[in-house]
Amino acid sequence: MAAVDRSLVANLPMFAGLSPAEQDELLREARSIRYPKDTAVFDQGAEAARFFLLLHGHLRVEKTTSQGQQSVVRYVSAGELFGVAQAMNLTHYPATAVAAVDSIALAWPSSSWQRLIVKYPSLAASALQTVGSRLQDTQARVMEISNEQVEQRVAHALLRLAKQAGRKVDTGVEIDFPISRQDIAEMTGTTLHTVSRVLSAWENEGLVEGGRQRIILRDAHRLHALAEGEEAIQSRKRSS
Amino acid sequence: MAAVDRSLVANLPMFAGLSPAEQDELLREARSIRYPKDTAVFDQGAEAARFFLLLHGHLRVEKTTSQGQQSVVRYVSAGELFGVAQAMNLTHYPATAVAAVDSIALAWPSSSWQRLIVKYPSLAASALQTVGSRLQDTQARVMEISNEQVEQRVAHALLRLAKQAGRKVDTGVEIDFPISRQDIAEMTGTTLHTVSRVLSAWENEGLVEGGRQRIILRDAHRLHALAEGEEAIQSRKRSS
DNA sequence: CAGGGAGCTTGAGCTGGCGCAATCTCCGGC
DNA sequence: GCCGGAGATTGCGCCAGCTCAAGCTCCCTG
Repeated sequence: MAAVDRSLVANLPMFAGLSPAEQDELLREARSIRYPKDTAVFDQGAEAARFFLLLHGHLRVEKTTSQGQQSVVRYVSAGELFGVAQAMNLTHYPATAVAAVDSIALAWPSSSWQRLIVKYPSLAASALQTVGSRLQDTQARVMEISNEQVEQRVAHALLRLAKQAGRKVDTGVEIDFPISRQDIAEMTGTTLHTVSRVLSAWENEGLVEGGRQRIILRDAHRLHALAEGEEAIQSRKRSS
Repeated sequence: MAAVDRSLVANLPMFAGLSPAEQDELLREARSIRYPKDTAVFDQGAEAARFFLLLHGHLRVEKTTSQGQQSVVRYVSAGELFGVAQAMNLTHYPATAVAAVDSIALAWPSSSWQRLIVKYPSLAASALQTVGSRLQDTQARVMEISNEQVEQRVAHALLRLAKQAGRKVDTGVEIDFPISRQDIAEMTGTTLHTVSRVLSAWENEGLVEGGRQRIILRDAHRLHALAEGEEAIQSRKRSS
């Protein structure tokens, strides 16, 4: 239960409205926990005993249906609140969160939630915004999956990932954590095979550059055009 | 600006934690507005000037992409909070809300939101829960659209509608507002044509009973089986 | 440094459901 | 009571993307 230094979190929106003393007090109630790559922070269906703030790393949040089909709901990056099931009156986590890389999170007991939001109203506001923007994202995904072709959806997904967790490298922007074709398929509602084909094609055109669980966007601009449906698609069709 | 009687709203969860005097005060700040069928309560992209509580009727919430594709995001029933864009820090409404039948809503100015949640914390909790359960629903929809066949998705959609706005009639449960095949298509990420075919087939099997903008579920149990993928599908295939 | 396995690629064939188009039916307005 | 139009139905052809299947490559482990 390492003590957490205020400087790690002071400039997160969640802590913005609070005095240093208040920040310290909030942090005193939290535990800092390390999650090695591929370990679960919590499991779908488990009792929602805690809520979290990711300090470092990246998590993959996935959901499995009763029939066993899995989808990647989203990725969590450092600074984000997550596992706030309790705030929405859920007693159990609706999804599983797995560390995509070695990660560190602050954990508060869910039972403190009620008390904390009364004492620190900015916490409620933060949660509302977190959940709100997550809702926006999810609705955007519904529209994408219903209305767009696979290529566009994959392009959108990559651009979103790059925005959220992109790291500049010499040939473009690399997604800053290991992500498999399977993961992308589960984000876009398609299959591993189709994603692989799409990325191969893009690689030939110099749009992206890939590898085992690695993706680098080389031409975000053209990808964006693709995502919006401005069919630069023709070129490839002819070249085949 | 009709005065609103407390009795209309007193047993909604949103008002549950408040004293009658507080309820009255909250209501004093609201206007009650009538929306005839097919009129918009607010439009996607418009400035989020107010937030609402639906007192009576049903609204269809729809979203249009920049490319002009439309989806039905959800239906709002009486008692629900909606248009709380401001609470999630959006300055503009992300979707359009249209009265599916003649409806009545309470409207508060968005500018009051901050003040009101400080004064009535249960309002924030309510909003958080509203948004939270909406997020759950939307995520469930993503999983359905990605993993299920059209038939299952339509079955799920009908069952959800019936649960939310079902009215018992002698032959089964009728959805309590006009809803077209097109609307269902836009909820399930498919086309008018496919929905029509599915419903026709089901009608022949006695599962549902339809009409112009009307749907009655005659056999919710078998529909549920269908939705869960327990293929009673075979029977129809053979009989064709 | 060899062996195994996870992740990826690629081919071939099939099909669910979409696009298009024609027709029908019912409701509301005049 | 008739007409117009929105909503619904249905047939047909097609293709994007899925399924099934095989093989490859790189990384990690021992």
